[in-house]
Amino acid sequence: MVAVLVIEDDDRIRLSLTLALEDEGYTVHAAATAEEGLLRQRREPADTVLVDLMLPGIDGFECIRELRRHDDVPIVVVSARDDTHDIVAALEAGADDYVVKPVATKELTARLRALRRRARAATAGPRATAVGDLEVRPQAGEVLLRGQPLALTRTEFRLLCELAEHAGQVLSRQQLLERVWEYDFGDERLVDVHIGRLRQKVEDDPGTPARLVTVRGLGYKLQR
Amino acid sequence: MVAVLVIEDDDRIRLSLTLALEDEGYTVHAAATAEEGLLRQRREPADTVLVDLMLPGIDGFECIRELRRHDDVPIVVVSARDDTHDIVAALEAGADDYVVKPVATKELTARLRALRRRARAATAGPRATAVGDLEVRPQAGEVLLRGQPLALTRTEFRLLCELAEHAGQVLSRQQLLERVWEYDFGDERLVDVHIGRLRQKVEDDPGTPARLVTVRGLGYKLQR
DNA sequence: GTGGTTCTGTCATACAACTGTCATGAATCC
DNA sequence: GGATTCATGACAGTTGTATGACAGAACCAC
Repeated sequence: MVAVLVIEDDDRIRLSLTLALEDEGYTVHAAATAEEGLLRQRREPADTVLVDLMLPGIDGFECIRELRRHDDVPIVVVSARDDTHDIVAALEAGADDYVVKPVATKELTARLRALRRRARAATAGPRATAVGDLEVRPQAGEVLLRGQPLALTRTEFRLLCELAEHAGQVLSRQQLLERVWEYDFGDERLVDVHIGRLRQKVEDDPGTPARLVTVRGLGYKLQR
Repeated sequence: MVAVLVIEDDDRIRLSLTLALEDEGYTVHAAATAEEGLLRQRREPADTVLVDLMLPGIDGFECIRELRRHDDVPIVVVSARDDTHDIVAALEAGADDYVVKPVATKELTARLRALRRRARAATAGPRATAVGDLEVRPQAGEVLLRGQPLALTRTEFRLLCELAEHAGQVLSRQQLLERVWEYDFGDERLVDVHIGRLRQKVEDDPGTPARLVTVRGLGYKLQR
């Protein structure tokens, strides 16, 4: 089920967009203001956002920037203004597409599909990942090994989440430093140490790692 | 350096697009027909493709489908026709965006940037290549031979990735030195040595190489 | 606050693996 | 047959990784 958040202050347009999208099989979250939309998106994230530019209070541009601070969700601007300046500004703010009202429902949904097709590979959100008998649940803040919860420290947990999110892919020490520690620089040995500690808890035989494997010269990966 | 392939049969429009994009710092590959564009893209892939719909011979829709058979490159349709039916058909065929001529250069480049921003997150690096029963997975940092992982050193791995990325093409020792070692000069024999080591691991009979073949006087290639 | 506990980052060390150079011999070309 | 071009084994220096110890920081309960 695909959910779309529609942020549009004009009641009639919001309703007609909602009906049209529901007709096409989408679940629609509707919001009349940016504030409402942002709140809604935080509580119950939709897969795509449609946003008008002229909104009371926080305007569309600001709304897009605010969404983009934490969210990589596809954003389509639906605006009455057909002006290069607005289009460029909206795209620069972080929108993915810009269509001019009135827009044919068929075109809109085709654009949504194209965008989702492109975005899908990237939407590696913090979902639960299971790798063998190791289960990582980022939202729950817990890791289960053969169903038993593991006592991990915060750093170990974040490190494991990062590796789990990209299970099967090598992550360099540099990438891990940036994503887990938010260091732009720093001693890469630090990563080794924490991997070592993680192995003590995660591996059956920490001496010969089977899950948290080293790829010499490249980094570490969580074996699928 | 970002390269854009422009496929457009109208000389004037093609020229003006080319100039406008070059002004913005893009490298432009221009083609007047779909056939020419497809060939060009296969030989020298651009990062984004702009394509017209009405082309002599293979039309734009078919061109998009053909591109999509092997390539995940972002595609933007630039067409004179502002018709829902065409827009939907082009997006369904695999295009990522559709703009109507005449389009402001600023808008076009803003759309290109937005699309590349989105596409980059997804591709995040080179894709896996399979050549016969040898599978090279750059992101996983691993190489499988008949499904079994091979223990390669970093240099061997990078060398094989480079050869796999251009499977079937001869790469000179000089090219390999530049791309794998990032040397501008250096002893070309070094490449020989590492090819030799790689053969020990990759070839069934290292004495008579079947995959990593020498092209005397030119270099090496990975046999398709 | 205080005292105890846990966590974090730095360092030193030991070990294993990799790299580049060279010398030698084989294959190929003309 | 002589000259290139390539293959391969050995070797020493370099680099990459694992790990234990330790001191300061953060956290907790009281």
